[in-house]
Order: sequence, then structure tokens, then C-alpha cells
Amino acid sequence: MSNKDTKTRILDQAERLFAEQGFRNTSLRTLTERARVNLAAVNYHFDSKDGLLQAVLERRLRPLNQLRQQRIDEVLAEAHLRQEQPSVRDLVSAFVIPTLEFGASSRGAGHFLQLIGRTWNEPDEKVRSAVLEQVRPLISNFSAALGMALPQLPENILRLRLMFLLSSLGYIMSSGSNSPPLQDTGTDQPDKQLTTREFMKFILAGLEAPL
Amino acid sequence: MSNKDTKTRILDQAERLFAEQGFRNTSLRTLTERARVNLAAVNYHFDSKDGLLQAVLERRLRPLNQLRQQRIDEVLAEAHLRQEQPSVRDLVSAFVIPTLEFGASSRGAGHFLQLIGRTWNEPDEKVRSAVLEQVRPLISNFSAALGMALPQLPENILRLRLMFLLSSLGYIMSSGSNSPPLQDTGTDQPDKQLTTREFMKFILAGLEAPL
DNA sequence: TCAATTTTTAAACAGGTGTTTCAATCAAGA
DNA sequence: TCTTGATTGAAACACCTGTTTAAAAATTGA
Repeated sequence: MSNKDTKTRILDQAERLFAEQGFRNTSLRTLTERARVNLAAVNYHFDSKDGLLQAVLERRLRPLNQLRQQRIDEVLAEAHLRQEQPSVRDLVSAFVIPTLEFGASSRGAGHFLQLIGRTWNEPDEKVRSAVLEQVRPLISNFSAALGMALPQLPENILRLRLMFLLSSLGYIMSSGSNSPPLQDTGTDQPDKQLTTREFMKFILAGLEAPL
Repeated sequence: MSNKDTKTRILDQAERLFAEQGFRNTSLRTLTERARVNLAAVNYHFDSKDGLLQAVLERRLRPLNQLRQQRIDEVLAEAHLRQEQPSVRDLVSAFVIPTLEFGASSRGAGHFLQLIGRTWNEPDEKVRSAVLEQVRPLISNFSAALGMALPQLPENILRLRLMFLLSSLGYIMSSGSNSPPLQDTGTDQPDKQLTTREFMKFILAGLEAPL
């Protein structure tokens, strides 16, 4: 089947170009050219450019979301077993660690993270809602779990703090595979392990800040 | 002079549409139509679409940056007078408060904040660097000032925490004039004062988190 | 008031966009 | 082996893009 080869070649290039240049700014001509595929192949295999975007998102988001939901459920189950509240640290780890590690899991996954990391600031309603639709249930569950870990926190404030977490995480995701905007001395590259560790410290302090 | 009227009508609509739909996704035809201005007026007054973007940015960014720099300098001067370190809270306030208040300062300022709030995740290199060029000196100064307030913090970690601050702030800026991505119950709208207050608490806790 | 300049206007330009068409090619089952 | 269905290929379609042109109109200064 050269079918599957064509399909995945398109998906891989779409993932890369949508991440690097944005969805709207990527033309099907340059995309199919780089994928060494006929122009009409996109419409044949994915119906439309929108269909291609949907396929790009679903391919990675389905397994990633499943993994994150599973980690969250494990934390909740363990807490329930001990008849204790889940810990904020464990819950945030369960959401953040698989997300950031996902970028190194396969070749194009870094580009994918870059693509969906932009979601919270995405101006293109088509792209924005396409990602949000596939992410909202997970985040809703994550929010509820965080509420159990921080029962003293009013719901509206919890939602704000969660958005601060998500927007910073989105920045890390979307800047994983390119240069940072601040480089006074261009010597040091961003160490991903350090970034993750420092992000956890920063976000935990913020989430647990007193009222 | 109908000149200035035409120019500002174009600038105002550009600000709004660039913010709502993105720079690349905004066509000069819909832009000039909404501004009730001839299509060629953009190229006449601003040379090109890129020139228009530059003008949109400079119009608001120049006074806003001046105000923020001034507030930071005041905090530094006062600390120097007392022969003390500047406080983290004062410095962050000096940067954050004028930024978020700027959105209510005039009619289109909210859209402008939305536009530049996206910068850290901006895929379009043209837009990204256009904003960064005008913002980098200020942020560089802000970073140095924060370093004086947090002298025990290694420079690379300070830069990370600063980016966490800026990315969350960017989210608040870019979501100021539209609906939030999480609305379990669609009843409550985001109170800007509450958001600012909670953001300050969250970010201060993160910045001052122990090593 | 008249001449010079600035600004506006409608039209066209050259090029890029996603999508469709239909013949050519390929793969596999009978 | 021949036929049926899936896939590829080149070309064209209709439309949108930023930009330029040159004539008309408006504004300005003497």
C-alpha cells in the first residue's frame, strides 16, 4: 500500500508546517511538494485542508489525552485508597510530565506540541475550536481533580490559576523546537529537564499560594 | 485634512482585525471596506501591508513602553534611595498593572493588547519579530531589575520564571476581549480586577518560590 | 482665483489559494 | 489473465491576494 505511505507523508509534513508557519499560512502546494506527493492527494485522502488539520490533531491527541487521563485517574485512585485528598504536586505532574515528555516520544511530536501549545492564544477560530474540542474534556477533568486537591480555593479562582498554568505550559510546548525570544547571551540552550523542573516549582507555588 | 481621518480609520480597523483574525488572515479588501476607505489607501499611506502592521504596533507600543519603563525606573529609584533591594511585588506591579490597565485606556487598546499578547506563541515570523523588536529592550530592563530583587536566583532560572510570567500575562492580554476557553457554567464573565489581583498573587508566589 | 500638491478613486495586474476533473496507472481478486 | 476498484497525475477552475497605475477630485498656498 503506497496509500498509507502517502497519507502519513502528508500528515508528517502537515504537522511540521502547521507548527512552523501556522495552518492558514501553509499552502497545500508547498505542503504536497515537500511531502513528494501530488497536490490532489490531500483532497483525495482527507477531503479538504480542514480535514487534514483534523486528522493531524486526532492522530497524536487521542493517545496523548488517553495517557494524561490515565495518569490523573491513577493519582485519584491512589488518593481514594488512602482516603486522602490527592496532592497538587501529583496531579500537576500527571498532567504536565506526559505532555512535555510527549515531545520526545517520536520524530514529529515536538512539532505537534508546538502546534497545540498555541491554542490558548490562537486567533484562527477554525484551528482554535478544532483543538479545544479534543482537549476540553480532559482539562475539565483535570480542573475537577485540582478542585479536590485544593478544596479551600473558590472555583473561579481555581479556574484562573489553571489558566495561568495552561498558558505557561502552552508557551513551553510551543517554544520547544525553536529559539526563545530572550537571548541576552546566546550561549545557553534551554535544557528541557531544567525547564520542566523549574516549571513545576513555579506552578506549584502559584497554585498553592494563600488566598 | 481628510488625510488623518483616513489614516486613523485604517489604523483602527487594522488593530481590530489583526487582533481578532490575525495579520495574515486579514485581507486588505475587507479591512478597507470596513474602514470605508479605498483599497489603495493602505499602500498610499503605509507603503505596504507590512508597513501598516508596523504603524499599528508603533502607535500604541511607544507610549505603553514608555509608561512601563517609567514605572520600573521609579521603583528602582525609590529602592536606591532607601539603599534597599527593589521589592519583587513593586517591580511586577510596575510592569503588569500599566499593561493590563492600558486595555481600558482607549477604544481600540483592548484589541491591541490582544494582538501583542499573542507574541510569545506567534508562528508568523514577520509579526513575531516586529513586536519583539519593539518590546525586547523593555523586557531586558525588566529582567535586570528583577535580578536585583531576586539576587539569590541564578540567571537562567530567573529567565525561565520571567517567561512563565510573560506567557501567562500574554494569555490574559490576548483573551481580554473575547470568551475564555473554559466555560463549564457560562454564567460568570471574567472580572478584570479579580483577574489582575489573582494573577499578581500567582506570579509573585512563583517568582519567589524557594530554589 | 489660480496653480501646485496631496489625496482619492476605479481598474487592472501578476501571482497564489483550495478544490475539482478526468484520464492514466496501479493493486489485487476471480 | 483479465477485470474491478483504489490511487495517482497533470491540468484547469473559480476565486482571493497585495500591489500598481493613471485619471479624477480635493486641498493647499500664493
